[in-house]
Amino acid sequence: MIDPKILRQSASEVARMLERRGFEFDADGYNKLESKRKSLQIKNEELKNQRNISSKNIGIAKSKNEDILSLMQIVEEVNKNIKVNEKQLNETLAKINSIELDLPNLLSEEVPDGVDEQDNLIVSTYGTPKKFDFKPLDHIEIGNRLDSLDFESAGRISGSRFAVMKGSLASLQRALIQFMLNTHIQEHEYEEVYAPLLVQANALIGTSQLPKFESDLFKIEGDKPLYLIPTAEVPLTNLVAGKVIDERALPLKYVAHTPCFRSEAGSYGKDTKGLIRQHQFEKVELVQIVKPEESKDALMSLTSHAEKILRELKLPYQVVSLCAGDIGFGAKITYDLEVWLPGQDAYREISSCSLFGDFQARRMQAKWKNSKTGKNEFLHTINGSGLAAGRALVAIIENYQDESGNVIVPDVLIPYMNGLKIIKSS
RNA sequence: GGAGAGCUGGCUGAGUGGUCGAAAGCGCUCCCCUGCUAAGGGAGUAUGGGUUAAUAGCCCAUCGAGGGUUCGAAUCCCUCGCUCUCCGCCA
Repeated sequence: MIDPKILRQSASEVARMLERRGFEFDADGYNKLESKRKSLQIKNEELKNQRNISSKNIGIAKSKNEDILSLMQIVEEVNKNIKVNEKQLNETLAKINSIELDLPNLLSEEVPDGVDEQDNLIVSTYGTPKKFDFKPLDHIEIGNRLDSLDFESAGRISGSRFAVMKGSLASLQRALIQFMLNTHIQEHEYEEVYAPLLVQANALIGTSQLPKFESDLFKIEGDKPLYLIPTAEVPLTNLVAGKVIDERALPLKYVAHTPCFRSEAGSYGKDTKGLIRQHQFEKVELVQIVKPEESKDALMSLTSHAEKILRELKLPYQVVSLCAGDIGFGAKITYDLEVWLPGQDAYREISSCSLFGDFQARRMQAKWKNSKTGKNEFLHTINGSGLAAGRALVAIIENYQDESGNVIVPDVLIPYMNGLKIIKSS
């Protein structure tokens, strides 16, 4: 959520800044609602003040055995007015709140202009795509030859966009996850977290998947509906929801491996084949909760932690700064890591690292006590994949394939594969 | 799933309809006193919102959450959540 104070003071300026995203914000409409809110609220508080005074006087009069009838009549009248006024106030507040919840975050200045992924800015590249002296296969074909990737069974069991992995590829994914977790825990000092995969709407409002993007989520119906998490960002970030964190405990750094569930309703026709876009996938997620002045550095360090995994795996990648039109709803700035996939002859997103400023913290009411000001202030949140395991598996299969359709196990994963160095096709 | 107890400020804990945002203690901050890291004295010490130049006043709201009764609710009623104890069931 954007700071309501900023919205009140300069709605049209906010509208101009959101235009960069291609988002249209009706500043005039907002201002009208806002001035309505103001007058209603002032009136409401005046009326309540009257009632409080009169009620107090009734108590005093009663204790002195004085007549209270006339006072009672006054209050009765005031109460009628409160009822009418409060209804209007609440309606206005609800409208304002729903507008504010649907407003995307303000962008950092360094976010490049642009309307879609075409305009994203390549910040840096690491490694160079390997030249194969044979035509590299895509992971679907290799998986098929290894008899380890089975989309057909998954289709029969669950429908499209699900996968069954067997044998060595299933192990390889598990090895990847273990390797990533250990690296982040031991080298990057994140705390490992095991968290719920089913969450309430409130948590999703906190991290800003709701109310706007409900169609991307899988919902479990019930008297209290639950949602399958689309990313561990949701439970990890919500760890601080409603809390005031002691300054000395900051920064908080959490890592978790979870399955992620996305209905991806809006992306029919995109990546319909293979492991790239699934309803269910494994991901290792990094979250940092920090003081505002440290948040930019935290984004850089978190991004470097995700990069470390790609480097250790010796996978070529590029770092991309998402342009204004492509950046996510709640993010101020986002760096995507795109890994080279020989099977697609293209770089594809494998991690997305974002700084949210106080956007999520404000929704979650997550604060810290600033010892300098003595005030409780909103935290800043950062998250990123470190990495998406399913896509990392694809990258390894495709980058580490040999002419015979075998997959070489990257050095750093061999210990996690019980010493296995090569996954051989039969 | 069943039965019972509870949920008050940073903490402990009082408060069962009226000037209670809330006693007292602890902790913390500042000041005074004291020649020695002790003891004592005083003042202050929740959060959000509105108004405002103001982190000055004033006002509104908040005693797990949400409703209700009442002129008036921390106190009474209802619903929900959570914690603890006992029983059942279960990985």
